[in-house]
Amino acid sequence: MSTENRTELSKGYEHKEVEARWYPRWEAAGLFRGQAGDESRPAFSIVLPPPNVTGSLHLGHALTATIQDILIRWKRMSGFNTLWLPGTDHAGIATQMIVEKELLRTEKKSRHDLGRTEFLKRVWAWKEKYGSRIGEQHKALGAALDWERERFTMDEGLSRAVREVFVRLHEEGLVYREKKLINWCPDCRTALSDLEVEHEEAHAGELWSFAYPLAEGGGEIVVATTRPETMLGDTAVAVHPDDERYRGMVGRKVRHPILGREIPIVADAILVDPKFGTGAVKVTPAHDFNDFEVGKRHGLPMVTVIGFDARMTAEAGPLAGLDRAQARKKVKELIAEQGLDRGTRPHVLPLGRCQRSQTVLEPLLSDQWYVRIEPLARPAIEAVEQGKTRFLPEQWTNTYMAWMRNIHDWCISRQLWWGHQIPAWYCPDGHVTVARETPPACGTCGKQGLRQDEDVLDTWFSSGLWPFSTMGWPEQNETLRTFYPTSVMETGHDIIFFWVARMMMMGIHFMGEVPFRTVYLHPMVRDEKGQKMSKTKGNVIDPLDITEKYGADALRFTLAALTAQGRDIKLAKERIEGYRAFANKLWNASRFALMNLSGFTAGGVDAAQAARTPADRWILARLQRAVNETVAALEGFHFNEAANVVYQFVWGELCDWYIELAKEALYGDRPEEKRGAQAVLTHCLETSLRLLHPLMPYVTEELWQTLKAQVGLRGPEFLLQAGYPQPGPVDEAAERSFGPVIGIVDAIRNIRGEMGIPWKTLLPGVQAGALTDEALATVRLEAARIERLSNAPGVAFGVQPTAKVPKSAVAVGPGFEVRVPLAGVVDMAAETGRIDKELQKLEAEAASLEKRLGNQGFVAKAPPEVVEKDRARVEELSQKRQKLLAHRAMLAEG
RNA sequence: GGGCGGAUAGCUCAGCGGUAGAGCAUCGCCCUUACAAGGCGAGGGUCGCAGGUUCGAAACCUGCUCCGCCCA
Repeated sequence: MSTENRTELSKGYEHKEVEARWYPRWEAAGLFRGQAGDESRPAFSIVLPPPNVTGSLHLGHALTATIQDILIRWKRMSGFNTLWLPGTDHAGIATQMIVEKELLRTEKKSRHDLGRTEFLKRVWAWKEKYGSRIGEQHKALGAALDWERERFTMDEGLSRAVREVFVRLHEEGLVYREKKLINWCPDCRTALSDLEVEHEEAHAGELWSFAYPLAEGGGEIVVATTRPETMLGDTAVAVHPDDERYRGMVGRKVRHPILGREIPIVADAILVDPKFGTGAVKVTPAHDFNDFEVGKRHGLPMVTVIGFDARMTAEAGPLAGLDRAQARKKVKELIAEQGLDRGTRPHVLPLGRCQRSQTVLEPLLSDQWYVRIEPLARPAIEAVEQGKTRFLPEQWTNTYMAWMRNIHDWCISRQLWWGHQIPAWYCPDGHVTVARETPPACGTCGKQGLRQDEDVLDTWFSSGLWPFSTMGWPEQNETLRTFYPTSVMETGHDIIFFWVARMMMMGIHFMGEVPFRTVYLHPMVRDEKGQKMSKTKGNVIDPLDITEKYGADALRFTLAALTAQGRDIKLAKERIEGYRAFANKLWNASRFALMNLSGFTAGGVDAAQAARTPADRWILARLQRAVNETVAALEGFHFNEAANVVYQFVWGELCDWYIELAKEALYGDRPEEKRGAQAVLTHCLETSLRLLHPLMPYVTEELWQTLKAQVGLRGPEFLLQAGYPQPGPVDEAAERSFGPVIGIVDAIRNIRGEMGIPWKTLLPGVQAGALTDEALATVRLEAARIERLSNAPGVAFGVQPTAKVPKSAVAVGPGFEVRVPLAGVVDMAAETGRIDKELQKLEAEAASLEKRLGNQGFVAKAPPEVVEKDRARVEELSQKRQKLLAHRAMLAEG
């Protein structure tokens, strides 16, 4: 390649232009495709947690995508047959609500005005319009997803899986229909599962007391409630069987003051706490979960007084038609009129709200479909106990287990239109037929005129099948054989029950094998004040705003760097700015390299063999160490560590030291050394790009391609196809012997800094010594580089600088010593002051060490190497102290 | 009521038994021809509080105080 053809890199990294360029090329080259049936390589698969199809990505999604992409790219480069499968979720309630709201806004119509068929058409249209946004956002982040396998929970194939699962579970007796008390959201007009209830801990409400008059013989019994309107549905008053106060009352009746009916006084030891309130409790079986159980125990009638619309039913007598709040007021008025009000006091109570609409939920009696969950939970518990699936961070294992062991049947029917309609049909006689396809006649009596259940299934019912339904199940195929079980499930810990637990149960039950080997639960992303991001708070950050401003690589790297296990992430823009600077640093390091590689061809060159100087060998050793540490960090899911290691190596060692050191050879006229530096620099850079690629795919690809084109690197078409750097032994001798070189340069710079000697002022006549022969040899070989980095020409190297140079600053470090003549440069008093400060620090440290060594217990019980280390340090400090004292004395002599 | 996290430099966070770390911010000095999205140097912390274990505790144990989350 001729130098004339070289294209100069721009002065800074411009992410927009680079990012726009690569993704289409990667995708067109089919880089992200998983190879079903490929037995030649181990498989590594992840299914992307499907975001809501109508939503748009928030930072939590960006974190999900980042971590998964890091894993996928790393594994792909490490020789695995990777599959990362994307898709979206139909998100029943959320989506239906959005479209309903839009319908009301634009056409002033409800979904009922349109009818089910027409309404569903609108939802599909909405999905088509906005569904692709999620994909575009993932692409912008650089996510290496296999788009050819993109799935949607309402796709024909996935719907088939849903029906199959429902029917099979029904056949096995694990799906059943029953009239029970459920959590009803009057706003969403649907039943919810226990998980969709948000418990408000301490709602400031009030406790209202009123008296039930005894039906016969006078007297009354006072009860209290936080929900006065439910008294219309009271069918008993309960007291504790051992409560002396009410001993004679059990079995008698009270008269309902509004409805007139007589209701019994029952004794119930479970419900009633005799110490709370009056010790008597009103019982409303149709509107309270505890009371429902009491009702069952005592065979009480269940009177529904509040309807699905949260208005009072006909059973509420004179209050029929009022909504909950109005009824509450009215009940209190009516009771007060009868002189039965016994007062109100403030009371803190728990409250259940709808996760979606925040509406206060109403426990209501209704027919719903359930999954009998215990038989599914047991194997899911065992799988984790047996280590078939492991949780990271480990503490989530307990959370998972606790929930699984105390699991309740899962209410799966929802009174919505958007979702998988339940494959159950009712004949005119009320028989139920559950079938995979629309049955022609009733399975029980053979009658025609079947009507399908109008309800749909909980969205999580279909999401629970995601790891295998997306791969084509119930069909058995190559994709499933190659990629199921998936390798890693990576998601936020907020959906461990909703999703992870259910995938475990469904996967084991239908595939006979856990759906994933490792569950990595990442932290929640919060704003810089630590608050959860939410639309209502208005602190939601769109990841694309960040990628637009700072670049996808900067965002990804930031998220990775902040992802320490078991912590929330507080995202501050300063951090992102810092990592954008890092991308730029990498860019400029490459730019520097390319400007200095003219005539160099990298193809077939072995950097280790080309290396000529201690600096060359040092950076190669440091590179290997960085590779080892990065791979170890990735293996352990320590993404922050991986990010920090690479950052530190690239910026702190490659850029801050090696590039500066290499200038001597690159600008010099020794062909061997020059070629060595070129080879080592190219190798370090190229390896760093591969090492960094999973974290920062765009900038690394751009630089790698440029490097490849201009210096004839051998390699595949794309960086993702190049191998990931391999761990190996580190040349520790090369690392160690280089210490004095860095130490001497640091010492001289430090003296400059502290003495206020400008960089431009040359420091001639510096003496530097190294204590061991090996170190001295290294230091001598690096003489020119030391001089360049400290701007001190003509450094005299010797084992011990013995010549008397009184007017100088001195620095003593581990294995080396430096003297910088200061005559005519600065005031000697400044140096004396500097030495005194140094002595003070040193003496403090020595004192603490000596105190410890003076402790018999320490010497006797601590590991010998620790004691030895301390002794060596004391010796070192003592030598340093003597030298500094001697130096100080010389200064005093003048 | 039960459980889980967290409290470390001004800020955001690593460290989790052997003399306190990073990035950002701060303060000096530098536009040294890869990079001012930069370079060189410096300052800054009784590691929430109180006990205990240990030769040695930011780290392990106990209790407490705040903050956040989950479950009932």
